[in-house]
Amino acid sequence: MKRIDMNKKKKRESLLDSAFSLFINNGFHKTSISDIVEAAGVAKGTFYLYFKDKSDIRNHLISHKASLVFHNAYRSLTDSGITDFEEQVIFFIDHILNQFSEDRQLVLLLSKHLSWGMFKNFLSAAELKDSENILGIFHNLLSEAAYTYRNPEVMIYMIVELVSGTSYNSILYGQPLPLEQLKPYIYDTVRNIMKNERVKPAH
Amino acid sequence: MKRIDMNKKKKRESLLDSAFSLFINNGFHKTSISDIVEAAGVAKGTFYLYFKDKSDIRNHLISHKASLVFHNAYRSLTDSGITDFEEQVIFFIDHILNQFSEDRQLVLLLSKHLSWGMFKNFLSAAELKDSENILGIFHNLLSEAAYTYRNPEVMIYMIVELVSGTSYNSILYGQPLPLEQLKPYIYDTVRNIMKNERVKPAH
Amino acid sequence: MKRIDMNKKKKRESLLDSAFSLFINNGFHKTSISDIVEAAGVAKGTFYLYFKDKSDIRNHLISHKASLVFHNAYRSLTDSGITDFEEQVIFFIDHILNQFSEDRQLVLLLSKHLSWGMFKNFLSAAELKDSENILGIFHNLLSEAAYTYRNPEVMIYMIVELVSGTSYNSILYGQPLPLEQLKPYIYDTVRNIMKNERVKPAH
Amino acid sequence: MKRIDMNKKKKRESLLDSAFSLFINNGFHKTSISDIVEAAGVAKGTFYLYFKDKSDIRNHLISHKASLVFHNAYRSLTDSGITDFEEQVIFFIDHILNQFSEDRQLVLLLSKHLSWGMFKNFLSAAELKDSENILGIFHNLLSEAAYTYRNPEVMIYMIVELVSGTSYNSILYGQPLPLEQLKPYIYDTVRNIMKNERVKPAH
DNA sequence: AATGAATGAGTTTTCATTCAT
DNA sequence: GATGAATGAAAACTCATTCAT
Repeated sequence: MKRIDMNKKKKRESLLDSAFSLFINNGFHKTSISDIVEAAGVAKGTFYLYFKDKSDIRNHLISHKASLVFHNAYRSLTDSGITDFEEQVIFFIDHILNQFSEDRQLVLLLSKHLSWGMFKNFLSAAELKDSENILGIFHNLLSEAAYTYRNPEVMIYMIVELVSGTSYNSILYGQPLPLEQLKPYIYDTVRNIMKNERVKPAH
Repeated sequence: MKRIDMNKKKKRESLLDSAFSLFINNGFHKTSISDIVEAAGVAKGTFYLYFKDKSDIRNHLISHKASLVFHNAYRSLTDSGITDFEEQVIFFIDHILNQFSEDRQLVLLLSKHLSWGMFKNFLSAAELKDSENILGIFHNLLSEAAYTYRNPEVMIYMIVELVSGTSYNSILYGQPLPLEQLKPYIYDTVRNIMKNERVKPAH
Repeated sequence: MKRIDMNKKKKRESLLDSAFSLFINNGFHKTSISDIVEAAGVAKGTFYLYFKDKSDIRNHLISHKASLVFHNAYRSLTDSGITDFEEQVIFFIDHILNQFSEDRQLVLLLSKHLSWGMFKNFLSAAELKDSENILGIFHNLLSEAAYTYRNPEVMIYMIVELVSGTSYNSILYGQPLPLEQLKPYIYDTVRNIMKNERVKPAH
Repeated sequence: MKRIDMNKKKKRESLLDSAFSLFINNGFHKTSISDIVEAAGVAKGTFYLYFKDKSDIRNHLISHKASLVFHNAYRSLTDSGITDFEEQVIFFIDHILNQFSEDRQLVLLLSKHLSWGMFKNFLSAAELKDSENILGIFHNLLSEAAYTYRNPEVMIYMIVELVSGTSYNSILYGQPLPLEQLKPYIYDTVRNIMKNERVKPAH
């Protein structure tokens, strides 16, 4: 990569880093583009060389950070050697929640976007390759599962909303319980949802 | 109530109505105080006689609208004569979801706020009397229940997050299923959560 | 008029005066709204209470200044007692050119707009009452004229374009002749145009 | 011409062509240098190798396009064999108006600049050789004319302003008459101006 | 209590111009 | 000659808030 391209990438990442930090600390709406460029140490016009507007840089941030989280979880899952589908789901969730609890800023950034709508519309298209696409992964795992399920899409929908909804307050405020104490309740419920949605053994 | 108080109340309600409609149609951040006062037909300064700022009027709106929803659900529940705790919970949820599906604007206003955090911090303090406080109601019902539960607060937390998370997309976009088709899945899961959290028969 | 309305009118006129002076001295495109409000001694937001944008204030200026010029010329014409149509036209033109040569700033403001298109589309609608509308005046005078003309609209069109085109350089730069020396040529030509377009005596 | 000069000329002309098209379609002030270089397919810095700024390229465009128009008209005039001065003037005007009515973009570009000031200050210096200089041509023709005229410079001034002023709206908007219908009025008037300015037969 | 004119800091966005490569 | 990333001044416009009436 040429020197100038290195520099370009550096500027872009400097903007992304600054925006991330400001969005987290002050909130999206209270962060101005002036704030971002000042923190990044670049001129105001430079922002517009890399991003269309404030929403654009947020979307890039979200898809970038989310893709990292899922990529990590998926790699660990592959390494883990777990073969049972339902245990794979639990492992995957656990890995993501652990990443979140170690980086609460991630939760703040992704919180309102980590919903089924994001998986469906956003992640599928954006920065993830097909094999890393969260729904694609899910369907791959599903095809190897020991059971078939009443409505897998609804099942994952309920799991996603339950997990993202319950983990948010727990990680950020320890309410109603700290994450480690809440996990057993969540995982019990997730297991129950899957068990309950089983139709019959596959094959 | 004196004539002047009537007038005062009228202005306040006009502001609330206008703000509601504008928040719903244009979004909170794209609605200015100028927009609100213009729609309400009052002068700009008048806004500040009744509300501190834009967030203040939103909070009043949310607590007001939410209190109506819960009040309706609770009254119907009382009228229903249902005595079994778990069926009371289902009835209560169903009543609220029906109100939401008949008034999608309510969902748009309350969506991001209809979470356990709202019940805990917001509703308990705001406009609801003690007997109408959602958590108070819940504990009253619970004390008459046939079972005791492992951790009732965590249980209601999971139910609230599951129901609010899953119903949002369903009501607004019919995704991944229209509400009426999604309900069986939700209620099954809610029943399972409660069943699974039972510790022993009370008494 | 109330004190507050006086004040409003004063602010508006202060903005118009400042804009006029800046447009003349620096040109429309090199004048910013910041310049205007600073010169007028009002806050930036105040500008937008009175005018939509920079073009808006320019249009108000043009129509205001033009209406003054025509109003003056028409009043003098009425006072003059001249009855012959062709002499009325000459008198009217002469009066306007005299106003311009005494206030070259007016020429700078109106120059590119003092065309037949302006009479047709702009002045007719804007600030002039019907009886002061330039085309209305023209047709009134025409109806009393001793002759009818081949195509009065084309005739006035040619006169307007000839007079406005030739007077501009003459007034501003004395080229190719100072106005007073150019006038005989212009008036000769205008008289010739009218004479040439005569069809027959009216009645 | 060397290959590199070809290339250089090509870039310059590409910039001129792009600027012409953008000025016509979007207007001078709404066209940015970025727009021009993008349309021309060259880098931003390249613009400044050929032109000083936006006004500079416009001036080059105007003088270039205008010189083409006059050159064409003059060549045709020479070919026509017309010897009478006043008919030469009419022929020359007619040829130019025909070019304009076949290329309305030319009118848009030249409109506000096709005035006597342009002939005097601009064209005489710029791209036209002496024998193609419009005023030079005029004086050459004049020296062969059958009459002398009161003030030939004022005469041409009036003709130029009359013709350019009246043709603009007619060509672009068909107002107050389409060009072909307006021409008789214009040419009548031009002939009258010349006839009226005759002093005596030459020689 | 009610008004609404006035404020001016703050925001987004554009764009001519430079200069290291 | 050619490039195009970077600049940052400057532009238009918004809007929550105040306060004299």
